[in-house]
Amino acid sequence: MAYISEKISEAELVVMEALWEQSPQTATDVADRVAAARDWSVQTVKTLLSRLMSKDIIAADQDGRRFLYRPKVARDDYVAGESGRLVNRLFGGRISPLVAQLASQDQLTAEDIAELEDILKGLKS
Amino acid sequence: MAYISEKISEAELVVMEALWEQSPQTATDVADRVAAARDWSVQTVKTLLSRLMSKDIIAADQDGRRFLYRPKVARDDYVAGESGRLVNRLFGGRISPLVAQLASQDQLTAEDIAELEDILKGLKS
DNA sequence: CTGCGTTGACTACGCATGTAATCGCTGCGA
DNA sequence: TCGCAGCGATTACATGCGTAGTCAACGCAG
Repeated sequence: MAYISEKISEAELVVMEALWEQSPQTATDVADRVAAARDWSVQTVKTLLSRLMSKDIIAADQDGRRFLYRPKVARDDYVAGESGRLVNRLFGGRISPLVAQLASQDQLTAEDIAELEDILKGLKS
Repeated sequence: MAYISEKISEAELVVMEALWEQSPQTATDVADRVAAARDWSVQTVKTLLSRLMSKDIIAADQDGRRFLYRPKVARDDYVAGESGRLVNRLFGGRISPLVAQLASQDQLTAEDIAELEDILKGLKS
């Protein structure tokens, strides 16, 4: 299940978000979608796509004379990996200090708190 | 209070951990402490120290002919920044999906759950 | 007083990243 | 049929990072 072998860089991640949002897409489609977030040239996006290809994080199927790109890695898997990595790096693998941290910074809304309670309730059963 | 202006790289973070653990320390002290985690030469550690200096993340006080290094940024502040950044990048600023994510990966121990409940209880009052 | 070890400073160098221009191919419109 | 628009591939280049060697200064042992 979905190894994230190579590292996804910041810029590459923007491209991935576009692909996760919708796939498959042609390079130009991706570029258009990415343009909303970042003012990059089409070339830049294509380079990032080809780097993601060599890292084996996305795949492409030929469609006539162009390619349709699609993620090989699910967003959830990536996100899980990154979250786990952060929690390990900064909190010794424990998640409650993270929540405590965010709480002490007033980064938790009332809605967050309610949702967290729901999650916990679900976990205990 | 406590801006993290520049980015701390992976290798630099290892040095920071050593400094947060104990400070102030001389370059050699830091190198020794770091040796536990990474097999680096003293030179490497010194380079990282000097990069952290130029990034204004640590400071040094002269002590005879050597320097005593100390963090200028508290670990908590750094950790808060990174956590916030991750939550923003991957979860649109909402933290409950992060917890849900980790929960679904079975990364939450019973102890974590209990602690989270305590935190939430504290927040509601 | 002289040599040696320790210390910070400077230099190095290959790889990743961010950003993009250019090239060669090919199918479509005139 | 012929040129152009669009495609992927190749190449480029500045910056940052990981890792380390070397240098110049200085203080202590003999």
